Amino acid sequence: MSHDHSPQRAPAKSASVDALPPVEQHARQYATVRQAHETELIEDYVELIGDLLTHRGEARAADIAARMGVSQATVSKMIRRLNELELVTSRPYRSLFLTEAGTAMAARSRKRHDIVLHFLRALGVGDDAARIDAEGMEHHVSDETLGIMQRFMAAAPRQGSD
Amino acid sequence: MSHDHSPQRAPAKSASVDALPPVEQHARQYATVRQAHETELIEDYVELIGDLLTHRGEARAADIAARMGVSQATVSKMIRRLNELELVTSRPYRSLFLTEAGTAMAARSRKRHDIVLHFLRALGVGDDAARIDAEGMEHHVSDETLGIMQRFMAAAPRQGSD
DNA sequence: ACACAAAGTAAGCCTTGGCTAAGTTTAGAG
DNA sequence: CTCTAAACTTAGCCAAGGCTTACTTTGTGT
Repeated sequence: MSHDHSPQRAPAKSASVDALPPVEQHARQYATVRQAHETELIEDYVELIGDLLTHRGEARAADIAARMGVSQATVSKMIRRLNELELVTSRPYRSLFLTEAGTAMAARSRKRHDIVLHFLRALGVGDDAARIDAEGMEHHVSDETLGIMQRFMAAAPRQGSD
Repeated sequence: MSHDHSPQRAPAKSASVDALPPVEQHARQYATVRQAHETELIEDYVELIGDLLTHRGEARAADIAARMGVSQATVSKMIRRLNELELVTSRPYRSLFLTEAGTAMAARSRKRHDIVLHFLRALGVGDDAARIDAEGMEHHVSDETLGIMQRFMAAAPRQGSD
């Protein structure tokens, strides 16, 4: 807001950001980001597990490790956490399954991810960059923005689906 | 990646997301995100310090703590890190200054941040959401996407502002 | 001039999410 | 049936980024 049309404005280029936000608002912004960080990794794991179940029929720790690019030990530890959070069920040395909560989280993440990825591609971003950006961005996009992205794609004519 | 002629392909509806990416590519995506995470906080601090210097004339730990929404002790520890990274210079109990490298990083971050924020607003995202989303997204947007956002804004008529 | 509040620092604790190294279980080849 | 490789787990290490509590420094008000 406050887009003012004064004839001569100092640096003129970027009107909206040249003042610092009020302290509490600023702090809330960072707090929101910090909070997102805490759930990010969890969501990534759950989403990946869901994808593996869908596309491979099972989710094994070795696959997760390979796809996440981390050691099996790291995955093993993470699975324990996911278990405690009741997002997956697992028996030792067996592949995993998502709980109901896990399934819901996977679906939610998958959807956000897809919207962001498709949006970037609709915008004209190349495949590689779009994938990487989507992976990083998906946890930081509000529902409001997500909705706008969807509307944008509905309106957008092109982006040729290859 | 535009077209894949492998013999068996899942239903071609929304072609881009229904198959898992190759393992190495997938791993690289996550690695990129992990990497971004490591620098994110650093960039946020440096950007904020730059903003405080610009808008307040000085950057004191107490202000940083208030704006980041963390304790002074946390800021103090962080400043030590920034010092080690030669991004800021500081004398005990005095306010800080950015080194050349710090100044450059602040400018880069500020610019990314502004582009993302303005882009979101141009898309029609409300101010509060746009600020929060921009704060989270800025570290995960590739140069390619950033360029496209700029072009988009140059082409787009201003949406809901004023 | 000095006391005292505000600002800053230091020490020590916790949790996360990586890692390696070493041990256990599973499953498949011979 | 046995042996071995791959899959998995466990233990223990590390760094980062929070926190609190306790201390020091700075600078201001009377």
